[in-house]
Amino acid sequence: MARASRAVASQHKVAIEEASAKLIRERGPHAVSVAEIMANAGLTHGGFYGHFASKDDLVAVACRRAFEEGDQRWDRRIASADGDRQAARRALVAAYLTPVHRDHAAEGCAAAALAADVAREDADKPVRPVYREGLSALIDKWRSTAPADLPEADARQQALVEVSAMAGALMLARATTGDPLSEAILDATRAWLLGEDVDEPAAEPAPEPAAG
Amino acid sequence: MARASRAVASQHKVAIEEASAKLIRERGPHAVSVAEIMANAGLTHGGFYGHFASKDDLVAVACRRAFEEGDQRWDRRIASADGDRQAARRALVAAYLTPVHRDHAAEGCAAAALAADVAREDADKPVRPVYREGLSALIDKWRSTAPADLPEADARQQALVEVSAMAGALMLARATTGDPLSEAILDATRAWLLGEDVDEPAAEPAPEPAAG
DNA sequence: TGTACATCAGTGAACGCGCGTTCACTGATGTAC
DNA sequence: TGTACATCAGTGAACGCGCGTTCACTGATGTAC
Repeated sequence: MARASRAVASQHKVAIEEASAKLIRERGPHAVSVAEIMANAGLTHGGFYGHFASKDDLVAVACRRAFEEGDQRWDRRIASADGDRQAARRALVAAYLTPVHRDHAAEGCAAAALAADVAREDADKPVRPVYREGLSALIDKWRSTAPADLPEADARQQALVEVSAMAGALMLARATTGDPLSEAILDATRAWLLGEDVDEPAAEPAPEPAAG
Repeated sequence: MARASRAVASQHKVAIEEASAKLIRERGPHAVSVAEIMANAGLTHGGFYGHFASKDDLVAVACRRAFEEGDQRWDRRIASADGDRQAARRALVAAYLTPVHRDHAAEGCAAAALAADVAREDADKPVRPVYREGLSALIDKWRSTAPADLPEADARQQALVEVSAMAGALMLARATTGDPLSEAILDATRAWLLGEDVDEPAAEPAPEPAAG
């Protein structure tokens, strides 16, 4: 493959972004090499710099893509609830706080998967503003599922706490996978968000296999 | 320094553990080299393997030490409350959910600092059980500050949710440092835990400079 | 539509670098007498 | 307590390896006529 057409080259760029959006969520930006990302996109590593200025540049683009994937998944779940905000919240939480989501970070929530990596990046790295915008949009979307009669300020505070609890529970559950504590964290946080007792079964399975 | 006495060698081992307990919380185990840890302990890198079998081995020991540091800090704050559980909770939260703690991960909560790193370690790495035990002890300690009349099962569920929210808020705040969203996350979660309005000033400053 | 040629997407070897780990060596420490 | 010597904590060079990035090259694509 000496030269690809512009259309094909553009597909290649998308494939690189998609591969890295998955890989960096699963293993972290620094544990994934440019060569590995390119191989996952079906290419060799040398062509990378024809598409991106640097690895840092790609990481920022991949982070944006990861947030957008999650945003669209949430949109679909909310749309399925057909205007019922409580049902939308139940569907989102049921998908978010599960072992499936815990075990598949590559397809999961970018805010939880990348928080520690972004926190350790220098302030001038391009991924930082991308993460901030993605998290901000996620919080706004979650807030939109709060009861309509809740005062705006209260809804905002509540959304910040609930998103912290959801992402925190997922991250702690991931760090304790294999121990009953992991499921206990997910179950307790889900029950709290939905106002259930912990012993009750979870809501109906999510319509999509990938969680988050 | 060709050979140190046994007493000095033992001090060196402690220095290596202390340096790594700080460095891995701040930057993550994989972003800190053995040479850097040894330099921080005042030694050269070659002597490392006289003290530890491998870097993975040290990371596990350093994780345990990081959790123990936090546990002792919590014990001191709880003791200062002199039996008043609500006052103990207020002191712990006031120290945990602050920009100071957010900006000094090296001296902060191990559960929040290392969650993502531990989550990505293989199941057979020695750091995993150490993290699980540390987090479990932290949750139990937090539970011990719940109102005495709360049923045991409720207190357990509540502790899981509250620790998830605290650690989650800290991690999300770290990823958004430099943006007002970061402080908003800390403030909202602190207000929720303490039953305050967000606009109220935080509780009195913590007696110790290092947070968590 | 055909032809001639410039463009450039992708390849794979190579770069300098830092990593975890090993090892021959040094010389003060610890011990046997 | 003194002496002789074995031990071993720490040093620093070296190992193989994988990293991000560069670059000369290839040959199909895109374009000018």
